Amino acid sequence: MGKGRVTVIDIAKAAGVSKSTVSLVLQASPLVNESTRTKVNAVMRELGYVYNRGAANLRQANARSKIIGIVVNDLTNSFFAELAVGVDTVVQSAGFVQFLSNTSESIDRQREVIASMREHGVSGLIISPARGTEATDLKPLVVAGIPVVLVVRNIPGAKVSSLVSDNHAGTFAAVEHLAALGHSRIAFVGGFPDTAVFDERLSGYRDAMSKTGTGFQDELVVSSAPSRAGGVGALARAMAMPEPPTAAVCFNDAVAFGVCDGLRARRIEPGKDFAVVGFDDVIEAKTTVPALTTISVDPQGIGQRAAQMLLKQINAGKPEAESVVSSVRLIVRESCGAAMNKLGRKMA
Amino acid sequence: MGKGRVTVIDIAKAAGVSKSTVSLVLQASPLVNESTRTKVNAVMRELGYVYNRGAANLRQANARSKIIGIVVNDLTNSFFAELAVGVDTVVQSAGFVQFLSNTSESIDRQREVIASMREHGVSGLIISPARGTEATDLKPLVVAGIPVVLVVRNIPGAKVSSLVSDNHAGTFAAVEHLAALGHSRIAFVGGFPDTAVFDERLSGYRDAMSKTGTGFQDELVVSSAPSRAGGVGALARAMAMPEPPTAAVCFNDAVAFGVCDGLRARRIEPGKDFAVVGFDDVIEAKTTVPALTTISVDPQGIGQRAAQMLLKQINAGKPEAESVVSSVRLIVRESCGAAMNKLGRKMA
DNA sequence: TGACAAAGTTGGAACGTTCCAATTATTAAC
DNA sequence: GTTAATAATTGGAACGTTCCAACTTTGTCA
Repeated sequence: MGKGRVTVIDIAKAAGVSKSTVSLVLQASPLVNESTRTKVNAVMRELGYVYNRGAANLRQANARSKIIGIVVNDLTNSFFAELAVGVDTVVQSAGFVQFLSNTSESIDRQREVIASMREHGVSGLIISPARGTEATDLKPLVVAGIPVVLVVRNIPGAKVSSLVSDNHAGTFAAVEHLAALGHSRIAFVGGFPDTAVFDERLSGYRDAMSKTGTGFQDELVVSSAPSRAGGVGALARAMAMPEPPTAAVCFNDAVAFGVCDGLRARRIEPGKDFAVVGFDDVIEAKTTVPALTTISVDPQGIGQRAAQMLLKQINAGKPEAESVVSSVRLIVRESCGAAMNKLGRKMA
Repeated sequence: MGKGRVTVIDIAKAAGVSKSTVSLVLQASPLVNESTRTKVNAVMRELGYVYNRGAANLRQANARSKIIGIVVNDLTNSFFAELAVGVDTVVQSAGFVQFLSNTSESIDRQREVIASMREHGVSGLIISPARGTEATDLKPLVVAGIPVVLVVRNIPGAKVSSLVSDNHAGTFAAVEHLAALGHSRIAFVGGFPDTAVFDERLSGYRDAMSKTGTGFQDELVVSSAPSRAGGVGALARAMAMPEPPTAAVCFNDAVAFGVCDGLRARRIEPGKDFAVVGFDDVIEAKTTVPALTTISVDPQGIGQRAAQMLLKQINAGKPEAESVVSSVRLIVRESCGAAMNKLGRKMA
């Protein structure tokens, strides 16, 4: 047994029909007689047949394989893991299989990964681009007519669909909320300054600071790596200021957790002596102590919507690029001190 | 332009050579003249040629595609995300590309995903099986001669390689450490009772409890979902006992974080009034406050070793199954109170 | 009975690549 | 100047599938 692989012809011989008929069975064609179908299926099970999608794809030059590629820039960030899960759910139920790769923010790695995916004939790509990705990097994909949906980070000039969250509105709402609670020295903490997401979130912060009358001050923005460790470091610099802030709007939840860690290490209780607001609403945000006030972007939901956008393009044939910004909302929990205020204890 | 895709024949025509020569160039064969090679390469770039691996695979019946599949049971758990990153690093540098899918603990989904991967001709599979996976589920893979490495959870009777961490030794060490710090009411918290991993960790706990003379008591093991939320719930039940524990060995870090959350919600300070030990050593463990004492299993390292085992099998041709249990070590940080003890403050 | 349609089935060509054996061009050796 | 060896190139067959047009069988209707 098992010298070469079992092919459609082996099945045909064993079932006493032609390979064409077997092929029709594989495609669940209504043309084939019910009794033939069951017999062929039985033989396939018996011989342990595995469909060779490569060969099939070769023949149907038009229809691409049933693979959706998803490329993320940092899988260890649970935001992306959840996004991937969201994509997976809709993609699987549409009969596709997901092909996830991680670039770790490396442009070279990203190029390799995308090339590999093209070689394997992906039907479409969902990409959260690595830092520094440019429109020209995506050019080959659009000329090849491969549908692409960018998520999280948009790339100006790339003629592909994108789905980003409303970063400006998010930080704007965060600042407004903190100002309403009585804070005026509100820092913007964390994130790498050379990314579009950073710019958008910072501008929301800046606009709100100006509007609420407290004014925007450059020294109150302290950047760092967008990670927990980065948050710890950034907080240290913020607290070293002559007049330290009493509240922080953080680049993302990871940074916010780091800020809380740093505060506690200084015997300052987040949510009581200092207000912290995150961005993303990862799962841990609601179970941690104190529960994190944050901007909800629903990573799974984003993944699902991105997948839907992509499938729509794939089915439409002609990839019509659309840009959607997904709205966002402030989830008030404990880390901003709002709960305390209700009890009459004024903070800051 | 660009009706059909660019093939090796188009390149051959444009470069004035035969398709065979182009094929040799693609495989970097030393047979082809240097000047021919550069010319062909130039034409390929110019026409935007993409290699069709499907077609290639079809011809080389022996050599499988350069895909490694990785199947995890819960991508939202950062342990698995990190494991995947570890696999990715070694797999990519060997010229393979990774194909990750998430089963969300569903056996059906797992079957679909594995079938899809076979259809796409994966060279090998790294699987962290869903709960309830049986040896027969893996049977088709081994008869087809596809190398498989099981990680995290082993499956008795499956004739495939496995790489699991030394769960028994881990919890044993944790209990010994806590006993040395003076604890005697030590609970085992979290995890689903019907998994092999749970049994192993529990038996390490049980053996150590017996050995240290405090004895094993059934009521001190309180199970739950292996998540942060599960930890919160389990702690609540533990503290409701007539004689509540003073320390907890947790099923994994996620549960341990939940336990810390629950303690703080009760105004009990983890690492001071109550000792907590986790299992896994995820990245957050060292930056959180208090830093988590835990059993280090180095998820990225496991991923890398698993990938190496798999590549070895793929290159060897004949898949020789090997079982390795990866050793594990106790990382003492703050949440167990050991640091406090050094300062003379006795806990519990 | 013959004509026609409907339901099933079928062989061969095609997809884009690699492998093989065969061919041609070039160089080396006598 | 012929032969042998080497270097470089080549056409055709094969991989496992799907599509197409053609075919057979069975049933229906005038």
